[in-house]
Amino acid sequence: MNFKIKDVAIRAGVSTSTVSRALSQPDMVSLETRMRVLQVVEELGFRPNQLARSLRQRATRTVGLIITDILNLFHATVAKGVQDSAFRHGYNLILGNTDEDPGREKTYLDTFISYQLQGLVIVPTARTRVHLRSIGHVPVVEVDRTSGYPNAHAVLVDNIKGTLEAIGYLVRLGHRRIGTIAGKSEVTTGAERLEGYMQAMRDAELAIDPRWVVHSDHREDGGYRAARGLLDLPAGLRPTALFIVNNEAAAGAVRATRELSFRIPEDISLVSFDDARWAQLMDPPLTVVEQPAYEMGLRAGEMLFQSIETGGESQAILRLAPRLIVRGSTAAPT
Amino acid sequence: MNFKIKDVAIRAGVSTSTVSRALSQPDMVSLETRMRVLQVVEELGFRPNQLARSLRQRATRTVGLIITDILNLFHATVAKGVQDSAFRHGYNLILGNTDEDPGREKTYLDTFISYQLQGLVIVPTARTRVHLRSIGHVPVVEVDRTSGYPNAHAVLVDNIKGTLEAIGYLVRLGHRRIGTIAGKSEVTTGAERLEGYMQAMRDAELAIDPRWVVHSDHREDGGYRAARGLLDLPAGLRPTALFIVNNEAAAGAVRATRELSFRIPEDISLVSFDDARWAQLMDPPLTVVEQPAYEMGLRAGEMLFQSIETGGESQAILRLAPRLIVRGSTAAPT
DNA sequence: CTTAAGATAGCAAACGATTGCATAGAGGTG
DNA sequence: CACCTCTATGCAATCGTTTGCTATCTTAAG
Repeated sequence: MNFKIKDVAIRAGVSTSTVSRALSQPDMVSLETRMRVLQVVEELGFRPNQLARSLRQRATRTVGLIITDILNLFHATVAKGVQDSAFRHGYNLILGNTDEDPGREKTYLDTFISYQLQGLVIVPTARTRVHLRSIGHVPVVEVDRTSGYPNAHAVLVDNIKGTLEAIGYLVRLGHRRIGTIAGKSEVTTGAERLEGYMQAMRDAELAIDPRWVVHSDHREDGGYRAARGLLDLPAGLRPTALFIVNNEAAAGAVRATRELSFRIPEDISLVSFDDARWAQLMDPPLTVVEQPAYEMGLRAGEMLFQSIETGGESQAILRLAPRLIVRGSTAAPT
Repeated sequence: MNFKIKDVAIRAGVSTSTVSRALSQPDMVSLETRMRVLQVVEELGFRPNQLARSLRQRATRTVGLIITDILNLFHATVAKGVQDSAFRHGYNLILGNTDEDPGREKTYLDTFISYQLQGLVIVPTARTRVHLRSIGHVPVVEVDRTSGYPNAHAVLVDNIKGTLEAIGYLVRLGHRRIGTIAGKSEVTTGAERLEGYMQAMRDAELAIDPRWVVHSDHREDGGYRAARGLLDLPAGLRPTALFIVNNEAAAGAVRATRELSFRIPEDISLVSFDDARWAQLMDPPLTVVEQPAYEMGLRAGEMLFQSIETGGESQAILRLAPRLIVRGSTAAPT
């Protein structure tokens, strides 16, 4: 039994306009009637229907969040950041999880806009750029990767810098044969981290054997297969250190390393992007390039709400610095 | 520039009713006009405003999900299950993350119902029972824990059975002094797992030293402090095995164990509820009682949508079986 | 040819709020 | 007392759909 504003109005002996104003524009109503209205509202447990409100006001106070993998701690942390930001600003959050499936992303986008959401935070997939073209004037903030959609704001990490630091560290330890489990080059993080690797090797004047660069996806299985391939190389050719594109692939690589009985770091040094609980608890703990995931989500939210409220115009791109955390999985080659 | 149904109607030379029917009740419209309408819809890129639809139809095709900790893999996995179920049924999902804060839970519930959502999946906190009283007739499915709210359906795990298995296994290994890092007794999982512990000890005719039962929360820090306390007991009194209420607390316990240089499993055996990536990758890998988290989320979703669509009546409670996964962190006491 | 039954399509009233405009009364001023 | 200004309220239109009812037209049956 849901009450409507009319029920309140009748019971308080006023018009619906007055009830509405008593609730959302208190100054326009005399103290006396306001009290009376509020009392009735209280008694009835009246809660205004936001659908009707939103329809009339053309504002839903709802934004969408589309991520690619909610089970990946990095993404979950981003989601938490966005969620906290939304909560603070009094916005609701509709969630979509795409599993990197462009079709699913498209479906989410379509339903989201038909629900009139006012903004969108998205971790793009390969086809996002095309999909976004049809969403109209809704503000968009991309996180982690960019789609190339011209109107989107973005919160990214300086992937090249992070990779340079990681590889630079390996070089300083004395590694010469450094391989990488690269990601998909269609996503910007994959491309940039690979570029960072190339650049770092060039800076260190180290040759790159093409067999050291294995493309995979950003999933555990991809990392596992790539690592198997790399570790199967003959001893004299095999890299002594591996730079891995993200935490999931790294988990796969660790699994492969264990299965083939390679010791970390004696037989092979490992560095990956993204920190994770398991990376800290595994033995030895993993050296990683940590991304400020929570802050990225939070900043993405702030950007979005600012953009919604000021009708923000110019495209803003924020690049945060990642941080190399040295742990036990890296050592000088033997 | 968003088009309305009227724009389509004019351009197709029909009434808005016809457009509406052409889109959602094709049989009621002649083939010819339907084609014409669809063509105009296509040309204009018209997308019906779901707000208006929902208002008129009194159905939003949106449900809410409230979880306590999105960073906890168990909850993230549940969320993914619910999300997949929602996607399949064509429902949207609004997300709330409470961090176990009842106030925040209350806020989410209030806004969710004012947005007229049609159902709710929730991992309850200590005050959920009270909060749910004011939500009216909206179907609710509780996951993982129960609040005691009489109308809620629930998808739970058989905590007692899981705990009995875990402790039984420890007993068979020869452990006599078994301690537990218990959770909060206000949440049913905490209470049930503690009860399972008590019962298992009784079954094995083992005495319980009150110092072996340490109450904490379900967070990493709580687990850490509890473990410190237990490991600080004098050698002859100290448990040789620990049963830990969940994965987060277990992570804390592992940290404490490492800091105090206890060897696992030689100095102390560890079993916890919940599997996790780190539990598999740590050294030695952790013996756990695995919960079918994804399935729980999925089933919760199915229950909810069934209940929404059939106007479900009777309260259903589903208890899934957990599974003991023996790994390296448990061994006979030395 | 008349009539009944279907098939299509339109009119206008919902859904439940907000809000521009009009009005009534209170209070102030000369 | 006449006039003006303000404040507090109500009326009714509006947001963009859906849908019950009605009207028209076609077709088939008698």
